[in-house]
Amino acid sequence: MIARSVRDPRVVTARLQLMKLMMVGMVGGMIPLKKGPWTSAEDAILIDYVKKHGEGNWNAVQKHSGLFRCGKSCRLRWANHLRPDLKKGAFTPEEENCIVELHAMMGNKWARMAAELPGRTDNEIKNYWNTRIKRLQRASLPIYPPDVCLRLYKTIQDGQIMGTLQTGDTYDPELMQTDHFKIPEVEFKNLELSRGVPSYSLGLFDTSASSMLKQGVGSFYGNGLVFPTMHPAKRPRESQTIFTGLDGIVGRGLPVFDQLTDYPCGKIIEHSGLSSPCDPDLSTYDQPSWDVLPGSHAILNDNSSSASAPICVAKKLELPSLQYSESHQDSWGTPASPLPSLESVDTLIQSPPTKEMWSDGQSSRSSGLLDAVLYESRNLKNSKKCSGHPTSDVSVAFGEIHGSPLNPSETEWEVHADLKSPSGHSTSSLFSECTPVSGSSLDGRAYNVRPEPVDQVLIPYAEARKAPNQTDCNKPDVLLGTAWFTPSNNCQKDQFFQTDDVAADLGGDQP
DNA sequence: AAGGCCCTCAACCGCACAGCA
DNA sequence: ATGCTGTGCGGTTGAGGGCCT
Repeated sequence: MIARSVRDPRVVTARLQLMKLMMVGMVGGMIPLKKGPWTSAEDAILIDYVKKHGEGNWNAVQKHSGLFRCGKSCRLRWANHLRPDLKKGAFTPEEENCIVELHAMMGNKWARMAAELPGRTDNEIKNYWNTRIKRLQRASLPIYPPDVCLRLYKTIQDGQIMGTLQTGDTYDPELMQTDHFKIPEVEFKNLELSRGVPSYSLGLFDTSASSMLKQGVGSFYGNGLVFPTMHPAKRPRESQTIFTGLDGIVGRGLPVFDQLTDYPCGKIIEHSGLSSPCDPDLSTYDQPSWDVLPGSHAILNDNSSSASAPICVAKKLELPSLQYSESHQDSWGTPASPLPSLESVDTLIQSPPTKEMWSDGQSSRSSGLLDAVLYESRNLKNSKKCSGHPTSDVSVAFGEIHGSPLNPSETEWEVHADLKSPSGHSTSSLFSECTPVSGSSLDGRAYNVRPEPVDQVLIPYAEARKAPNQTDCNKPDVLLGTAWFTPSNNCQKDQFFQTDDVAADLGGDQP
């Protein structure tokens, strides 16, 4: 093997070329490291080296192989292109679904996402995601399909994610409580880690959730941003704890759910007596006259490059490359319509921005939907605890769900307002508005609310997705739901909310 | 046909962490 | 405890190709 590789003409030629380079470079006493695209000869050398010495110790590659590349470059080349187990070619729809969901839960944890997608590299995923973001942003569409929002929230309600926060995370409660931002620490103690959390989530959610909590959730919520992020250049590593100003912004809304109202096809209802869900006090801001759908505070297709400069995103709904049709729109607005593909879901959701979205230089790319949902869940509990009564902010936020096409058959959804909040929406009532108790599911199937089994099987994410005959993984609402994590269960069952659980979690308005 | 624009993707850069001396 | 080295991660950049005008 080794002898053959040494005789490989490509390797020999490359080494000769490198020796020439060395001779030239050594004139000045320094051998400049090569940059730029790799040649096939260099690849051959690197492959040869790895075959002999294995992966790792990349800085030694230069010494031992004569390759004039820095160790990092070698590692990257190997990991992203030369590794034998790499899967080439475009992402499959399933993989794309995976990425969306993973990003919703992890944020920009490309390496972790790559770990869940065998044969794919973090770079690949990152590029894919950024491309996707761009495309959606052009179309003024939100990043995550509404299914993701709701499924994640449900997952949290089930304790599948929140429980991880108490294990191994690095957030510092003291730091967490700075800047008027108080995070209750007791909420997660009763949650079970074994309730169907996918293998990856156990190790991932903690970081995602905590990083969310560390990375400017306040600005996220306060300014209508959907995802807590920081300016890319300023963003700390995970271990760092940074809060942007949170004054007066916590609990103003849950843009994740705001998104649910923002389908061009959806029935946008009046926020009876409500102002902006993200900003109950409109006088606080100099609200621009966005030419958007009423009540639109969708998940922002943010762009890190635009973080520092407010951008007036297209006021018209520009169709992305993957354009949607009327029928697709109907699929969101009409329960009986088949669920759209994830791709079409992406293009279906409009996300007109608000001025505040960019005002603090945050990027929605940087953290996952889960972060937002987790935060909101905690925040809701906290606000309930601290104030002794539900805050109008929360109510307003969830009130946005009211008219969501996710709740296409509005008449079938329980809508009831209580008097516990100025807006007439308690947290529980608001969630019951988006939580079917009985009636039609999103895809028109009948459903019942049932308790979920606790003894769900933990399986690797990738395997879970492959599980045949148990989960229709091509259905976004299934893919993005709890059923996705627990293919041993009936997906139909798992995609349902447990109204009581949700309501209870949101503040215990239920008797 | 030519130029400009946009998109994709490979690669680089800076930072942070872990392990070790 | 401190500094160094290796490695990994995430953000950004730039080359190349395709599309449009």
